[in-house]
Amino acid sequence: MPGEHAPASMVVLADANNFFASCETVFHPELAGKPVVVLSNNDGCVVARSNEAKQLGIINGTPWFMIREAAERDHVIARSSNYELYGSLSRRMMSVLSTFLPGQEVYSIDECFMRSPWDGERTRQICLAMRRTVLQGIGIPVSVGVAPTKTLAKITNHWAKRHERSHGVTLWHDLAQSDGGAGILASIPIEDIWGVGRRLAKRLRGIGIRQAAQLRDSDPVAMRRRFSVQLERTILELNGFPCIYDDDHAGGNTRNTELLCSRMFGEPVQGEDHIVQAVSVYAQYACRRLQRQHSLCTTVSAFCSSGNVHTGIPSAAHGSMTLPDPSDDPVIIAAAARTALHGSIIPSVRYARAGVLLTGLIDADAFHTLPTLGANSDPGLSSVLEQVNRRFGPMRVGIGCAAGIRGEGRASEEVGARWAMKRNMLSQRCTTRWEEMPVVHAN
DNA sequence: TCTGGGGTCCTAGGACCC
DNA sequence: TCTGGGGTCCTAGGACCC
Repeated sequence: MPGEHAPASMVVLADANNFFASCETVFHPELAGKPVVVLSNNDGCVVARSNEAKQLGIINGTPWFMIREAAERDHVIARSSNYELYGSLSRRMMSVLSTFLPGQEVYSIDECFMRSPWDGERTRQICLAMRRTVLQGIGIPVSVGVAPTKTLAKITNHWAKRHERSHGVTLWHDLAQSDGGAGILASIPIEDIWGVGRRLAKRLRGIGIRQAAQLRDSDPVAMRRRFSVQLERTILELNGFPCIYDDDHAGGNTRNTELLCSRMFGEPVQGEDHIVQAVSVYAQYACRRLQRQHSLCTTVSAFCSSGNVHTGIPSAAHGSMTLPDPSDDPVIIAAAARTALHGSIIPSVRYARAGVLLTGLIDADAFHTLPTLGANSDPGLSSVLEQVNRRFGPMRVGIGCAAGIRGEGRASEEVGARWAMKRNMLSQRCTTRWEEMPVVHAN
């Protein structure tokens, strides 16, 4: 496989700055220059911050309730996470980026790898133009790192974000000779390396490896034996030998191998009825994603658990069902999820979250059966659901919604059940909902 | 009172087979 | 008392990522 990749080309990593916070600013320019934080579902904890919020010392992952008072004193603006908006802006951004360089591999909602077949200077000019275009056309600032390997591109990108003079674009070549020739790796702690998490960093420090340069200079074979094959790859990548590949980025559309839909409840709930409702709804969300990627699943798992240890004895229930035939039918899959949990829910427990996991995913085209031998649901019901959802929007009707869980909220696709998520500071979904489109006034 | 959600890859160990 | 060698497949759990 390595042979298939052109060795001469450089890895280009484009990564949006403070992506969620930047998205909130696109349609609310008055937020620019102000401290903005974006909160996780249920407005639980901070998941993104503008530069100004970072300067106030707000750390990612901090529970909102713990810093709320201080943040409000500092005039921090908080938003519930609006994934519909972020997803939409992400698709636009990726689309623009892909017109500048080949080999795009969308790595996450806010970053993608690309390849440049050009030399350093030409690559730099292309990346500067790419950055300007995205900023002007989408309104999102991105930083770009260019390096021989993905691991080094991550480091280079990180540097570009922090140093104004780079104008958002940095080449590994520029950094390799810094610090009097020792290179920038001598000043980077190991936990800042892509692929080295907290646990591994602790173990590495235990054997005296503290900086990236020390890891780069360690023996990859010995480290593989002692730790893992991933760490060996990281070491090789730090030395400039690419060995982390994306297997199937052809078309940029990779398929998931499993799909999970899980949520914390807005408030803990008790009793099988509520859990079954939630699990039915999550199963339908998961099915939409399954159908979108044109897959069928073979196994359906469902789980629920009580949350906070302080509010009761921790308790969890889970179960799974193998389907008689691979399916993407919400009727079948929601029923399987309910069956998987049936009997294991304890009536006295207050559950805080639940979820549905679809595994054993296969390509829908790879599975054929005669219509009469297919899965034993009423085909009419599924197709009616599909047609209604297509015409009137997702989740207007659905399974498990009969028990009065359609709420009053503005969001048509959200259920109004007691257990539904809290998102009290949600911005408008300007790019995906007609009724939430921004209005511009000209004087 | 209140701490997210959705993934991937790798490894070890068990079941099973010849 | 002694108890092969090698392989595959599956699953659970750890670790990491954004």
